[in-house]
Amino acid sequence: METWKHFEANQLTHSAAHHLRAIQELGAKYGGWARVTDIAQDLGVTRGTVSINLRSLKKRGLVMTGENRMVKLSPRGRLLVRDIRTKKTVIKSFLTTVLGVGERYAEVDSCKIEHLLSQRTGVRLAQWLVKFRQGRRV
Amino acid sequence: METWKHFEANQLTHSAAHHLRAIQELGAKYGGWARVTDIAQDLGVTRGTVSINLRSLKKRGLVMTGENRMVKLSPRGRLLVRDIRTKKTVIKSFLTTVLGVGERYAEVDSCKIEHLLSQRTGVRLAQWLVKFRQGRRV
DNA sequence: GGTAACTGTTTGACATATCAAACAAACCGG
DNA sequence: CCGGTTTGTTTGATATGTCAAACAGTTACC
Repeated sequence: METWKHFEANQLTHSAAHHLRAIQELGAKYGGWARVTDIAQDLGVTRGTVSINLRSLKKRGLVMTGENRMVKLSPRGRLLVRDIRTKKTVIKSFLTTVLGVGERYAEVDSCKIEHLLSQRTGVRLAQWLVKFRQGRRV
Repeated sequence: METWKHFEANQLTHSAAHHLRAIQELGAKYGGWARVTDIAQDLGVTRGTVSINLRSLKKRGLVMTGENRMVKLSPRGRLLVRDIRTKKTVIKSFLTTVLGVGERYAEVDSCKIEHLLSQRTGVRLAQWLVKFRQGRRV
Protein backbone atom coordinates (compact mmCIF):
# COMPACT_ATOMS: atom_id res chain seq x y z
CA MET A 1 0.00 0.00 0.00
CA GLU A 2 3.03 2.20 -0.20
CA THR A 3 3.38 2.23 -3.95
CA TRP A 4 2.12 5.76 -4.04
CA LYS A 5 5.15 6.99 -2.11
CA HIS A 6 7.42 6.20 -5.02
CA PHE A 7 6.26 9.48 -6.45
CA GLU A 8 8.04 11.61 -3.86
CA ALA A 9 11.08 9.34 -3.97
CA ASN A 10 11.75 10.41 -7.53
CA GLN A 11 15.26 11.39 -8.51
CA LEU A 12 14.20 14.76 -9.79
CA THR A 13 11.23 16.93 -9.05
CA HIS A 14 9.47 18.55 -11.95
CA SER A 15 11.06 21.85 -10.99
CA ALA A 16 14.58 20.45 -10.73
CA ALA A 17 14.24 18.66 -14.04
CA HIS A 18 13.34 21.90 -15.77
CA HIS A 19 16.14 23.83 -14.15
CA LEU A 20 18.56 21.29 -15.55
CA ARG A 21 16.88 21.33 -18.92
CA ALA A 22 17.07 25.12 -19.08
CA ILE A 23 20.77 25.11 -18.26
CA GLN A 24 21.40 22.61 -20.99
CA GLU A 25 19.46 24.52 -23.59
CA LEU A 26 20.81 27.93 -22.70
CA GLY A 27 24.33 26.65 -22.50
CA ALA A 28 24.22 25.03 -25.90
CA LYS A 29 25.71 28.10 -27.56
CA TYR A 30 28.22 28.92 -24.82
CA GLY A 31 30.07 25.74 -24.14
CA GLY A 32 27.46 24.62 -21.62
CA TRP A 33 27.57 27.73 -19.46
CA ALA A 34 24.38 29.51 -18.45
CA ARG A 35 23.49 32.53 -16.34
CA VAL A 36 21.01 32.66 -13.46
CA THR A 37 19.08 35.48 -15.08
CA ASP A 38 18.61 33.58 -18.30
CA ILE A 39 17.53 30.43 -16.52
CA ALA A 40 15.00 32.43 -14.53
CA GLN A 41 13.72 34.02 -17.70
CA ASP A 42 13.46 30.70 -19.47
CA LEU A 43 11.46 29.19 -16.63
CA GLY A 44 9.38 32.26 -15.86
CA VAL A 45 10.47 32.41 -12.21
CA THR A 46 12.48 34.97 -10.28
CA ARG A 47 16.26 35.05 -10.08
CA GLY A 48 15.95 34.36 -6.36
CA THR A 49 14.12 31.13 -6.99
CA VAL A 50 16.74 29.93 -9.42
CA SER A 51 19.54 30.96 -7.07
CA ILE A 52 18.05 28.89 -4.27
CA ASN A 53 17.27 25.89 -6.43
CA LEU A 54 20.75 25.88 -7.94
CA ARG A 55 22.14 25.63 -4.42
CA SER A 56 20.68 22.19 -3.91
CA LEU A 57 21.45 21.05 -7.45
CA LYS A 58 25.09 21.99 -6.85
CA LYS A 59 25.09 20.20 -3.51
CA ARG A 60 23.73 17.14 -5.27
CA GLY A 61 26.47 17.31 -7.83
CA LEU A 62 24.25 17.90 -10.83
CA VAL A 63 25.39 21.43 -11.54
CA MET A 64 28.79 23.08 -11.34
CA THR A 65 29.80 26.69 -10.85
CA GLY A 66 32.31 28.39 -13.08
CA GLU A 67 34.38 31.52 -12.67
CA ASN A 68 32.10 34.14 -14.24
CA ARG A 69 29.18 33.32 -11.92
CA MET A 70 27.96 30.90 -14.54
CA VAL A 71 26.75 27.37 -14.09
CA LYS A 72 26.86 24.25 -16.18
CA LEU A 73 25.68 20.67 -15.89
CA SER A 74 27.92 18.04 -14.38
CA PRO A 75 28.29 14.79 -16.32
CA ARG A 76 25.58 13.25 -14.13
CA GLY A 77 23.33 16.24 -14.68
CA ARG A 78 23.86 15.89 -18.40
CA LEU A 79 22.89 12.23 -18.29
CA LEU A 80 19.69 12.97 -16.40
CA VAL A 81 18.69 15.68 -18.83
CA ARG A 82 19.38 13.43 -21.79
CA ASP A 83 17.27 10.60 -20.40
CA ILE A 84 14.37 12.87 -19.60
CA ARG A 85 14.52 14.57 -22.95
CA THR A 86 14.51 11.23 -24.71
CA LYS A 87 11.51 10.04 -22.74
CA LYS A 88 9.65 13.20 -23.49
CA THR A 89 10.28 12.89 -27.20
CA VAL A 90 9.12 9.30 -27.22
CA ILE A 91 6.01 9.99 -25.17
CA LYS A 92 5.03 12.97 -27.23
CA SER A 93 5.61 11.08 -30.41
CA PHE A 94 3.42 8.24 -29.19
CA LEU A 95 0.66 10.61 -28.19
CA THR A 96 0.59 12.47 -31.48
CA THR A 97 1.36 9.81 -34.06
CA VAL A 98 -0.33 6.80 -32.47
CA LEU A 99 -3.15 8.22 -30.37
CA GLY A 100 -3.69 11.27 -32.52
CA VAL A 101 -3.64 13.63 -29.57
CA GLY A 102 -3.28 17.28 -30.55
CA GLU A 103 0.13 18.89 -30.43
CA ARG A 104 -0.71 21.14 -27.50
CA TYR A 105 -2.09 18.40 -25.27
CA ALA A 106 0.74 16.08 -26.23
CA GLU A 107 3.22 18.76 -25.28
CA VAL A 108 1.65 19.41 -21.88
CA ASP A 109 1.07 15.76 -21.05
CA SER A 110 4.54 14.63 -22.01
CA CYS A 111 6.03 17.53 -20.07
CA LYS A 112 4.20 16.44 -16.94
CA ILE A 113 5.20 12.84 -17.29
CA GLU A 114 8.70 12.82 -18.76
CA HIS A 115 10.57 12.85 -15.46
CA LEU A 116 8.28 10.32 -13.78
CA LEU A 117 8.20 7.49 -16.26
CA SER A 118 10.72 4.79 -15.40
CA GLN A 119 13.66 4.36 -17.70
CA ARG A 120 12.59 0.81 -18.48
CA THR A 121 9.15 1.80 -19.57
CA GLY A 122 10.60 4.63 -21.63
CA VAL A 123 12.85 2.23 -23.46
CA ARG A 124 10.01 -0.22 -24.02
CA LEU A 125 7.86 2.52 -25.47
CA ALA A 126 10.65 3.63 -27.77
CA GLN A 127 11.20 0.10 -29.07
CA TRP A 128 7.51 -0.49 -29.52
CA LEU A 129 7.23 2.74 -31.44
CA VAL A 130 9.95 1.67 -33.85
CA LYS A 131 8.16 -1.57 -34.60
CA PHE A 132 4.87 0.20 -34.91
CA ARG A 133 6.32 2.51 -37.51
CA GLN A 134 7.61 -0.45 -39.42
CA GLY A 135 4.03 -1.58 -39.74
CA ARG A 136 4.41 -4.62 -37.57
CA ARG A 137 1.60 -5.39 -35.19
CA VAL A 138 3.96 -6.27 -32.30
CA MET B 1 8.23 28.44 -22.29
CA GLU B 2 5.68 28.18 -19.54
CA THR B 3 4.34 24.80 -20.44
CA TRP B 4 6.18 23.27 -17.55
CA LYS B 5 4.09 25.26 -15.07
CA HIS B 6 1.01 23.27 -16.01
CA PHE B 7 2.38 20.63 -13.69
CA GLU B 8 1.82 22.65 -10.54
CA ALA B 9 -1.49 23.94 -11.80
CA ASN B 10 -2.88 20.43 -11.67
CA GLN B 11 -6.26 19.91 -10.08
CA LEU B 12 -4.96 17.39 -7.60
CA THR B 13 -1.53 16.76 -6.19
CA HIS B 14 -0.36 13.19 -5.98
CA SER B 15 -0.96 13.28 -2.24
CA ALA B 16 -4.47 14.67 -2.51
CA ALA B 17 -5.40 12.16 -5.17
CA HIS B 18 -4.41 9.30 -2.92
CA HIS B 19 -6.25 10.70 0.06
CA LEU B 20 -9.39 10.74 -2.03
CA ARG B 21 -8.72 7.28 -3.40
CA ALA B 22 -8.24 5.90 0.10
CA ILE B 23 -11.50 7.39 1.31
CA GLN B 24 -13.31 5.86 -1.59
CA GLU B 25 -11.83 2.42 -1.08
CA LEU B 26 -12.21 2.36 2.68
CA GLY B 27 -15.72 3.69 2.50
CA ALA B 28 -16.84 1.07 0.00
CA LYS B 29 -18.14 -1.18 2.75
CA TYR B 30 -19.58 1.56 4.94
CA GLY B 31 -21.75 3.63 2.68
CA GLY B 32 -18.83 5.80 1.67
CA TRP B 33 -17.76 6.76 5.18
CA ALA B 34 -14.15 6.45 6.26
CA ARG B 35 -12.16 7.19 9.41
CA VAL B 36 -9.02 9.32 9.68
CA THR B 37 -7.11 6.49 11.33
CA ASP B 38 -7.87 4.06 8.53
CA ILE B 39 -6.97 6.56 5.84
CA ALA B 40 -3.67 7.21 7.60
CA GLN B 41 -3.02 3.51 7.82
CA ASP B 42 -3.88 2.94 4.20
CA LEU B 43 -1.50 5.68 3.08
CA GLY B 44 1.24 4.93 5.57
CA VAL B 45 1.24 8.45 7.03
CA THR B 46 0.32 9.76 10.48
CA ARG B 47 -3.18 10.68 11.58
CA GLY B 48 -2.00 14.26 11.94
CA THR B 49 -1.02 14.42 8.30
CA VAL B 50 -4.39 13.11 7.19
CA SER B 51 -6.19 15.48 9.51
CA ILE B 52 -4.41 18.45 8.01
CA ASN B 53 -4.82 17.32 4.43
CA LEU B 54 -8.51 16.64 4.90
CA ARG B 55 -8.90 20.22 6.04
CA SER B 56 -8.03 21.56 2.62
CA LEU B 57 -9.94 18.85 0.79
CA LYS B 58 -13.05 19.83 2.79
CA LYS B 59 -12.45 23.48 2.09
CA ARG B 60 -12.23 22.64 -1.60
CA GLY B 61 -15.50 20.78 -1.44
CA LEU B 62 -14.10 17.37 -2.34
CA VAL B 63 -14.71 15.76 1.04
CA MET B 64 -17.58 16.06 3.50
CA THR B 65 -17.68 15.50 7.24
CA GLY B 66 -20.35 13.37 8.86
CA GLU B 67 -21.61 13.14 12.42
CA ASN B 68 -19.42 10.34 13.78
CA ARG B 69 -16.16 12.13 12.93
CA MET B 70 -16.20 10.31 9.63
CA VAL B 71 -15.57 11.67 6.16
CA LYS B 72 -16.83 10.83 2.72
CA LEU B 73 -16.32 12.05 -0.81
CA SER B 74 -18.51 14.77 -2.22
CA PRO B 75 -20.00 14.16 -5.66
CA ARG B 76 -17.15 16.17 -7.16
CA GLY B 77 -14.63 14.19 -5.17
CA ARG B 78 -16.19 10.99 -6.40
CA LEU B 79 -15.93 12.13 -10.00
CA LEU B 80 -12.28 12.98 -9.64
CA VAL B 81 -11.48 9.64 -8.08
CA ARG B 82 -13.35 7.81 -10.79
CA ASP B 83 -11.54 9.61 -13.57
CA ILE B 84 -8.15 9.02 -12.03
CA ARG B 85 -8.87 5.39 -11.36
CA THR B 86 -9.99 4.88 -14.94
CA LYS B 87 -6.87 6.51 -16.28
CA LYS B 88 -4.69 4.39 -14.07
CA THR B 89 -6.36 1.20 -15.22
CA VAL B 90 -5.97 2.15 -18.84
CA ILE B 91 -2.35 3.20 -18.49
CA LYS B 92 -1.39 0.10 -16.57
CA SER B 93 -3.18 -2.08 -19.02
CA PHE B 94 -1.33 -0.44 -21.89
CA LEU B 95 2.01 -0.86 -20.19
CA THR B 96 1.54 -4.53 -19.40
CA THR B 97 -0.40 -5.85 -22.36
CA VAL B 98 1.02 -3.71 -25.14
CA LEU B 99 4.54 -2.82 -24.02
CA GLY B 100 5.06 -5.93 -21.96
CA VAL B 101 6.27 -3.97 -18.95
CA GLY B 102 6.38 -6.03 -15.76
CA GLU B 103 3.49 -5.78 -13.32
CA ARG B 104 5.53 -4.01 -10.67
CA TYR B 105 6.91 -1.31 -12.95
CA ALA B 106 3.54 -0.88 -14.57
CA GLU B 107 1.97 -0.39 -11.16
CA VAL B 108 4.49 2.21 -10.05
CA ASP B 109 4.56 4.08 -13.35
CA SER B 110 0.80 4.24 -13.72
CA CYS B 111 0.49 5.36 -10.11
CA LYS B 112 2.86 8.25 -10.73
CA ILE B 113 1.12 9.33 -13.88
CA GLU B 114 -2.58 8.67 -13.36
CA HIS B 115 -3.46 12.06 -11.91
CA LEU B 116 -1.34 14.00 -14.40
CA LEU B 117 -2.49 12.66 -17.73
CA SER B 118 -5.14 14.84 -19.29
CA GLN B 119 -8.63 13.46 -19.54
CA ARG B 120 -8.52 13.71 -23.31
CA THR B 121 -5.39 11.69 -23.63
CA GLY B 122 -6.76 9.12 -21.20
CA VAL B 123 -9.85 8.69 -23.33
CA ARG B 124 -7.79 8.44 -26.50
CA LEU B 125 -5.63 5.77 -24.97
CA ALA B 126 -8.68 3.81 -23.83
CA GLN B 127 -10.22 3.92 -27.28
CA TRP B 128 -6.99 2.96 -28.95
CA LEU B 129 -6.62 0.05 -26.57
CA VAL B 130 -10.03 -1.28 -27.49
CA LYS B 131 -9.17 -1.24 -31.17
CA PHE B 132 -5.81 -2.77 -30.50
CA ARG B 133 -7.43 -5.65 -28.69
CA GLN B 134 -9.75 -6.18 -31.59
CA GLY B 135 -6.72 -6.81 -33.70
CA ARG B 136 -7.10 -3.71 -35.79
CA ARG B 137 -3.96 -1.81 -36.63
CA VAL B 138 -5.60 1.54 -35.91
C1' DG C 1 36.58 57.22 -12.13
C1' DG C 2 31.99 57.82 -10.86
C1' DT C 3 27.29 56.72 -11.35
C1' DA C 4 23.75 53.93 -13.09
C1' DA C 5 22.16 49.45 -14.49
C1' DC C 6 22.37 44.75 -14.11
C1' DT C 7 23.28 40.31 -11.64
C1' DG C 8 23.16 37.05 -8.07
C1' DT C 9 22.16 36.18 -3.19
C1' DT C 10 19.68 36.67 0.90
C1' DT C 11 15.65 37.44 3.69
C1' DG C 12 10.96 37.07 5.16
C1' DA C 13 6.71 35.40 3.69
C1' DC C 14 3.47 31.82 2.10
C1' DA C 15 1.75 27.13 0.54
C1' DT C 16 2.16 22.17 0.62
C1' DA C 17 3.42 17.84 2.79
C1' DT C 18 5.30 15.43 6.19
C1' DC C 19 6.67 13.93 11.25
C1' DA C 20 6.54 13.44 16.40
C1' DA C 21 4.52 14.66 20.37
C1' DA C 22 1.09 16.74 23.21
C1' DC C 23 -3.65 17.12 23.90
C1' DA C 24 -8.73 16.73 24.40
C1' DA C 25 -12.70 14.26 23.40
C1' DA C 26 -15.02 9.94 22.76
C1' DC C 27 -15.45 5.15 23.59
C1' DC C 28 -15.22 0.97 26.10
C1' DG C 29 -14.51 -2.41 29.78
C1' DG C 30 -15.39 -3.54 33.90
C1' DC D 1 -19.16 5.79 36.68
C1' DC D 2 -14.19 5.57 36.42
C1' DG D 3 -9.99 4.80 34.18
C1' DG D 4 -7.55 3.44 30.29
C1' DT D 5 -7.36 3.25 25.19
C1' DT D 6 -8.43 4.97 20.86
C1' DT D 7 -9.28 8.79 17.95
C1' DG D 8 -8.83 13.24 15.80
C1' DT D 9 -6.66 17.76 16.18
C1' DT D 10 -3.09 20.88 17.14
C1' DT D 11 1.59 22.41 17.56
C1' DG D 12 6.35 22.91 16.44
C1' DA D 13 9.80 21.00 13.23
C1' DT D 14 11.68 20.09 8.62
C1' DA D 15 11.91 20.17 3.52
C1' DT D 16 10.66 21.98 -1.06
C1' DG D 17 9.33 25.63 -4.14
C1' DT D 18 7.82 29.97 -4.89
C1' DC D 19 7.54 35.41 -4.50
C1' DA D 20 8.88 40.33 -3.55
C1' DA D 21 12.08 43.19 -1.84
C1' DA D 22 16.42 44.45 0.03
C1' DC D 23 21.14 44.02 -0.58
C1' DA D 24 25.91 43.51 -2.44
C1' DG D 25 28.88 42.94 -6.01
C1' DT D 26 29.97 43.59 -11.11
C1' DT D 27 29.73 45.73 -15.38
C1' DA D 28 29.30 49.40 -18.38
C1' DC D 29 29.16 53.74 -20.10
C1' DC D 30 30.34 58.39 -20.50
